[in-house]
Amino acid sequence: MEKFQLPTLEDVARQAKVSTATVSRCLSRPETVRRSTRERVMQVVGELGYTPNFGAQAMAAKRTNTIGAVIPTMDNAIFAKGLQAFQEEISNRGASLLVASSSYRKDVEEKQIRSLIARGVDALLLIGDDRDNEVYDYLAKRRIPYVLAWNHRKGARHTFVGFDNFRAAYEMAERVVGYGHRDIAMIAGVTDSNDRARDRLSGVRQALSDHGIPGLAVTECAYSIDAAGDVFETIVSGDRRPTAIVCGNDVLAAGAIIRAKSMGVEVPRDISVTGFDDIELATVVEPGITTVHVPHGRMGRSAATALFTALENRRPRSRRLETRIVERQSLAAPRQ
Amino acid sequence: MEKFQLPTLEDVARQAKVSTATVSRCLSRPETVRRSTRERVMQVVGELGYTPNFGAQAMAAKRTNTIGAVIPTMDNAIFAKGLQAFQEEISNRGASLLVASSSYRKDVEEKQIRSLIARGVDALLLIGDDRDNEVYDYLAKRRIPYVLAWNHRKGARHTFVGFDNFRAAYEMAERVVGYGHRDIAMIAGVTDSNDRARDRLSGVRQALSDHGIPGLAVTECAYSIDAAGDVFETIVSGDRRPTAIVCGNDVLAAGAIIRAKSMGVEVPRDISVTGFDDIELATVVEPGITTVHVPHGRMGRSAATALFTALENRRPRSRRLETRIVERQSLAAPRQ
DNA sequence: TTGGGCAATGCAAGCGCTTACATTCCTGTG
DNA sequence: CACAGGAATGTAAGCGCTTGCATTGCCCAA
Repeated sequence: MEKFQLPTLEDVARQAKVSTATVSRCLSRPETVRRSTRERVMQVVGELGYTPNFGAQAMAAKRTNTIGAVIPTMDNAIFAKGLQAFQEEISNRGASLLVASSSYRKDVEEKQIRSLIARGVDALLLIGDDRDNEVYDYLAKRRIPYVLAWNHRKGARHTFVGFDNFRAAYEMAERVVGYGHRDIAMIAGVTDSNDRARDRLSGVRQALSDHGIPGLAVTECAYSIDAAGDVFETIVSGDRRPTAIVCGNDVLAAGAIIRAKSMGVEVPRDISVTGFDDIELATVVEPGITTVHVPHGRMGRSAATALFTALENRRPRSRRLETRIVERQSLAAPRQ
Repeated sequence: MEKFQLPTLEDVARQAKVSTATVSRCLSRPETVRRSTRERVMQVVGELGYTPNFGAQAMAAKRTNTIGAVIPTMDNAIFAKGLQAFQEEISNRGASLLVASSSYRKDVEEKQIRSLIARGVDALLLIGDDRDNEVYDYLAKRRIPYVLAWNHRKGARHTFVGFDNFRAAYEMAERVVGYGHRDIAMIAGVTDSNDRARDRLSGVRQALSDHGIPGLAVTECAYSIDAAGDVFETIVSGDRRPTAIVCGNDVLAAGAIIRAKSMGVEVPRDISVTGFDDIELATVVEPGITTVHVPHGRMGRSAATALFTALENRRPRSRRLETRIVERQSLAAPRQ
């Protein structure tokens, strides 16, 4: 490949007959440069098509204007919407987003975190709080601000921007009980390395126990329609069929509902099903899924805001977003 | 914030009693260093918890191991799946992914491309080929390799890794005609700045025209279930109701189907509907959507491969992936 | 033993930018 | 008209790494 040179700060400086310092200031703190000088410089910048060299800028300024995010997977509407909003906010503020995914695996997540940091991200968005302490220590040692999203825990050492999975699940379970259900099963997400799944599970457990309903049958299940369908089939074919199934999220609920249909089981007449997240899927299956609405967009934007607060060396505050139950048709009173 | 220093190459070098050059080589081309030396160095690297400084490395090596992607939106399963696969492949090869989204707007996309390049990405993934020539000139001038995905055009100057939207849409339209439909309408995506939407539209047009069916009524529509529902309602309420509606993608088709249900119009008995993309949504609505299956995962991985080929200074080849029609229940013969 | 030749290592010059500090230029005031 | 003092600009020292080239070390053949 033949040689070619991009213009440098020095080229601009020379042509505008100022020092490199002045050019640099024109670009980063224009108000410190006299108007006439600034205009001359910017003119040359335009003519030459000058763009700062990223590496040099990063090295000299010790900052990359890049924010990292490690999410379980992009291929799931739960994260897509929030991440999209997060990205827009980041981008509006002149920074960029470096994303990595962990496939819900703790070891992979840790590797990705280290890799993003090695790549010079100024701050990190992480999902939930279930990771080894060394990871947090590492972040602290490197002075990397971070925000934990998609969950919220009171009085914790971390900055959360999310919602209370436990409480939301508790309320949903209470709602199910309120409809008169006593035989309730749960299809939960895989709880290993997943505090959100775990909190939703405990929320349901707690609610039932508070209402004097013993022995919740729980099956953990990967977030896939088919897998959830299989679990549903097993549950329904068992000797004691529950009258309601609380699902860890909408994907699981959709899987249950779709399988029910193909088995000739009618939802909610024969069995009720509830979801969590309120993604598009919940509105699209028939019957519509009664689920917990989560303000994903607001969460993403808010997480970005918190991160920028941290980058300004101000302590960001945790923020708990409200969820609410959206009733559609998949939950009804049990048949007598 | 108190001062703190991360260990540098020099710290490692000093402690391992070698030069910085040797440490650098241990890290990047270990085979050029004698085993005993290398082990001693790596030992110190471990003890100190040394990580290369990204900015310095980028500046000195003129390469960031970072790949950029500008997609219309993350919040759409069409891109999510492909991007997830792309990211995994990138990550496996030791690079990172910088993503930005354009909201289907040409001007925003251009800004994002420039911003990613300013951020030092080594290569770019872009969707489709509909952009101003200056953008390609800019990429050429900066010597940034790029791959265009989600579409494929024969003999073009660009590297495509995608599928032939025109042909796939053509085949789908032919299939619809094959079922006996003559009154066909189309709900297309917004074609402005979107070559995929445009190609799908022309594919359908061409097929109908080749089969002697004149006058396709087309309505463009944003990719949203509700918007598509509204369009569907308008079409169906018109004085000449078509017997089939070909949709630009599955989201549009789902919107049509859902609205049909609420209007008491039965699909496919009263009207047939087809989709495009074969996202999860297509399997979840009732009736299931007859659609064009696109190998999103393979496309994402393949795009990554092509990009790495380009980065090794070898000319990457365009690649056309096969699509196929998946028949579900939303397409059937028209009633007599 | 000697020297050739390759492998291993060291030296040091950048890479392009930011910024603390020094210097120069203005402006308004006495 | 001189000068204080702030505003504008310049000077130059890094930032931490890679890599071309120079040097040293080592092994083996003669």
